[in-house]
Amino acid sequence: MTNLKLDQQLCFAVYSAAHAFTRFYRPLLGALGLTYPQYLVLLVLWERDGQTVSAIGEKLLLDSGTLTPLLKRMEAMGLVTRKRADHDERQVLVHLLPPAMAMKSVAEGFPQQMVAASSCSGEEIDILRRTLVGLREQLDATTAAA
Amino acid sequence: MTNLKLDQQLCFAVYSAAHAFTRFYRPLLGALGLTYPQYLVLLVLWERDGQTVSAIGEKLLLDSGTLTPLLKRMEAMGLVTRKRADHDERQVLVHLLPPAMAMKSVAEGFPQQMVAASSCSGEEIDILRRTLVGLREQLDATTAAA
DNA sequence: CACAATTAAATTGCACGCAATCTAAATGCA
DNA sequence: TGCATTTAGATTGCGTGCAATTTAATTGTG
Repeated sequence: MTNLKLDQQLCFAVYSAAHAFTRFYRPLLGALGLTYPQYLVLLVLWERDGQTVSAIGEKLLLDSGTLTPLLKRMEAMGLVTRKRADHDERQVLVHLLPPAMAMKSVAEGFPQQMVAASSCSGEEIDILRRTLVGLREQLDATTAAA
Repeated sequence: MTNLKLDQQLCFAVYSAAHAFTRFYRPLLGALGLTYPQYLVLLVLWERDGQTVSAIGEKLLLDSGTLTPLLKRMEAMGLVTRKRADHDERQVLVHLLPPAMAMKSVAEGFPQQMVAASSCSGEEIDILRRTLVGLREQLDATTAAA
């Protein structure tokens, strides 16, 4: 007797759903030359331009080991600038460049396309989203306590 | 007006929950010397030993580009064997070795620990799991159709 | 039977994630 | 002020994921 069947694992359901999202977004983002994590960075900067690497990392739950090379690639693509803050040279401020700002209007259509593909109502999606955020917080609280 | 706020994105809720799971499992699996994807391979093989690379890949939604090096690492660790099938030399059969079999009894405790950490009832978790599987199937159906 | 088409893995190349470590700047406290 | 501590990013190393290509074995068809 075991409770280890793959199909019964919530962790695998989340893991595979996350990959399904990146598969779904790949053609949409590929048209903009973006990867999914790069898109997440733009979501953060579209809300407020000119944030530090660590501020971006707190929102996305990513560290500098992931963000530094990712932001350098976005800089090389002409999407953002990276410059040291005047008042604190340890910090690096990330600002959007016009091409990245222009992408926002294209991205406006993505959520609606996701809803259509999901065959879920907006309410169902909202409940699911809240449930997942709560689960993540619970798991991280336990992980941090260990 | 925009619907692009990070906190409103279902995709990010799923993405970050998936990372929270790997963070949660890391100390548990680390004691066994396993990564999370390697653990998934064991879940598949514990259900049925001696599967091909593509059979494993179908269940986990991973391709040979991911699985071949992963399985080679597991082979190097003495967890599995990889040998060409007699009846079809294109296929590679993966079999568990005793150390990997012994890990199953340790892993039996993981789901319960996850439930405890999640602060969710078994029923809530089951509903969430089913919802995510359905979402994944809908997304993949749309992605494949494009 | 010959040979094109298909199939299963493996390989290559690139972009994450993240632990561990390093560097440089800012802070705090004697 | 002097110097240890802390903090922000960068770097290194390793293990995924996945697209694209390659290799080798099998299948299908004339």
